[in-house]
Amino acid sequence: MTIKERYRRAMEWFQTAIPEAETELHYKSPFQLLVAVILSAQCTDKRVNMVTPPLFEAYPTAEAMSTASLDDIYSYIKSVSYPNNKAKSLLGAAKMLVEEYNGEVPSDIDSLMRLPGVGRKTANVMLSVVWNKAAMAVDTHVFRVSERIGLTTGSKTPLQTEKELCRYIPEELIPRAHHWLILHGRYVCKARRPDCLNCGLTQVCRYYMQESKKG
DNA sequence: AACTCGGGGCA
DNA sequence: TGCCCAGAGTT
Repeated sequence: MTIKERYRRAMEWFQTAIPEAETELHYKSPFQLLVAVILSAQCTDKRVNMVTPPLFEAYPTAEAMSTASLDDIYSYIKSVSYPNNKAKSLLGAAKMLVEEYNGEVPSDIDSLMRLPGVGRKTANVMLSVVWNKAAMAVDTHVFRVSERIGLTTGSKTPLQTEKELCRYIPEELIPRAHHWLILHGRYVCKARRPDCLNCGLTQVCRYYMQESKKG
């Protein structure tokens, strides 16, 4: 099966199979999404969802957060923060937003990646979710699913995966494909014990083929 | 590009 | 208990 055929089948699935589920789309502002995504790194969504309501009540905007003290921010996110780093990232990002971007979240990748706590993945999430741009944020879900169903072939780094996916997926479908890959990876094509019975892509899936052989 | 970081989830 | 995780930051 050619790579284009694999993509064609995946695209068909993308159109029909978005599951009903909580997504990053449930955010009140770009700033609050940014904070949530920064906190999400190395941490489960559940725990992030525990701390964000009180955090956003205290600091609903970049401006509000930028004037807070490190300790105050830290007190809100203790349970999802490693010693010292995330409160610093949040405060630093809030300050940079206020000082350099008029309190708004910028919409280009270079500006986003200058923010503390924001790497390539987080920056691409913002571009994709907030501005619907043709950005592919490669996290482990996207990486794993793409490898299994053959959209990538042995990509070694997230950046290589990102480039390969963007090469074959039509620009206007990239935000949807991104959304789909993440949800599919989270709820169906899980790292351990994936729900292959609920997946429409078993015909193109290397993982499924392997498991089938095992019996 | 490879390494570090470090609490949580899971076997 | 020990292994792996998921990203950002560092070298």
